[in-house]
Amino acid sequence: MVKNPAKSQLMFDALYTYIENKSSMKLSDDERKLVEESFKPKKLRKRQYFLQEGDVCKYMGFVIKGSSRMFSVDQRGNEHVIRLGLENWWIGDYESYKLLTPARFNIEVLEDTELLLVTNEQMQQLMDRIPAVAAMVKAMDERGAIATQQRMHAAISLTAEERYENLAKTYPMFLQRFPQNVIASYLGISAETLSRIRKNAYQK
Amino acid sequence: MVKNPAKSQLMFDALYTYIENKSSMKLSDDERKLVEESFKPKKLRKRQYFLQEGDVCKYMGFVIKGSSRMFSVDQRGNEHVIRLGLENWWIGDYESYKLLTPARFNIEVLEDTELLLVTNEQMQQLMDRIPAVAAMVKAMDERGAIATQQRMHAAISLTAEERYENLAKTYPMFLQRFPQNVIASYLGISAETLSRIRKNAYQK
DNA sequence: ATCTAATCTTGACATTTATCAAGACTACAA
DNA sequence: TTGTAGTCTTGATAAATGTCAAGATTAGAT
Repeated sequence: MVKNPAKSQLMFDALYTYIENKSSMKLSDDERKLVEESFKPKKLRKRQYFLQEGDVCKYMGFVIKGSSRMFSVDQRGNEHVIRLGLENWWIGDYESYKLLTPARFNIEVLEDTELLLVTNEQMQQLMDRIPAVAAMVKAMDERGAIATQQRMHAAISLTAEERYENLAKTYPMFLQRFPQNVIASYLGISAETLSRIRKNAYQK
Repeated sequence: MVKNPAKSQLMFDALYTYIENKSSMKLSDDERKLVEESFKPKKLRKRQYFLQEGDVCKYMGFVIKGSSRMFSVDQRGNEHVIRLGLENWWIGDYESYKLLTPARFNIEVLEDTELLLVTNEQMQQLMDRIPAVAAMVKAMDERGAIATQQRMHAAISLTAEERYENLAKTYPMFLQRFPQNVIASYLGISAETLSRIRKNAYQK
């Protein structure tokens, strides 16, 4: 199934490194093998969808390369970006993945993207069998909880301009990698308002 | 130290029930004893602070009885409610608790409140020794991640009126237990705007 | 029961942000 | 290189929400 074993190996190396870093533990060769057997490589071309609203999100994807946005579409047809994804991040609708409910969100990749996919059951097995994976998931959950609390705080407490400055400080790479209309949606403002905020900031 | 053993026992019963429900596991008598030795009962009177900005949040508190709000104060002196707490919820600044950094938030109880306190280290030990506690924490983390994603979505995607209706559906008890100015702050709007939204909704 | 402080409502007005429309700029495919 | 679609900027205007101030209502304390 894997067309290019050499390249695929590089993809897994990125995942091993990630697990070892997040867990502060080493993976044995056997454990690496287990991981490799559980994750499925997947490529998506620019503009393709990783997930469509209404489908069940069967997989979480570990991003080897590429960028993506998770968004909802409201009644008026406006899109709202909930999350952005880059290399070494996970993408997926967590609620749908965990509960196997229809996803509320769409996930579209914005550049050609390489992923490693894993189901919830596979992940549970890996956590049971590999301490480093269990530790990684725990560390991720903690970081995730902290990050969302911070973002919640920003969303409620800050003005649009402050939210932009906050983003520029916290995730400067976002401004490099994502077009402005996507950033605007992530901040919960219109593209025009962001354009004006940037103009103001520049003049200061 | 405990002034009223009989009453204190009732407090722990609430916690045991909570752990058993969340984990879908039973606690043995020995395990209950371990839990009881780790948690410290605490009472706060209306308006007292559980945590003040700048202090380290040494404890997470499991709420037996009472209500609380976690909020930040911005440069202009405006308060922003990040989280609300009721019976059978946990309160605390998770970031400060985990990383032992100064808290960004204040937590004030709005009614006379009874809590059970636990430090991060104690919690880690309990998780290591009691499978039900480990399972409870995992279940809580998952629920928490899902709930925050939903709230994030609401904050970014919905209008003020839609956010209020969403809250009324999701947490109707909030509207019973918290004054409107607190609810308004939780929704990220002014008390006046919430008052007008309610007037509108009533007229429909 | 009365007083006081807190909460809630309402109106007038200010500010922020969205919306719509047009044109400028950019990137990429043919 | 040119054309085309996507992106970004700018202006005019509309809509949503905030701010301030005053009065009404409610809850608690004495």
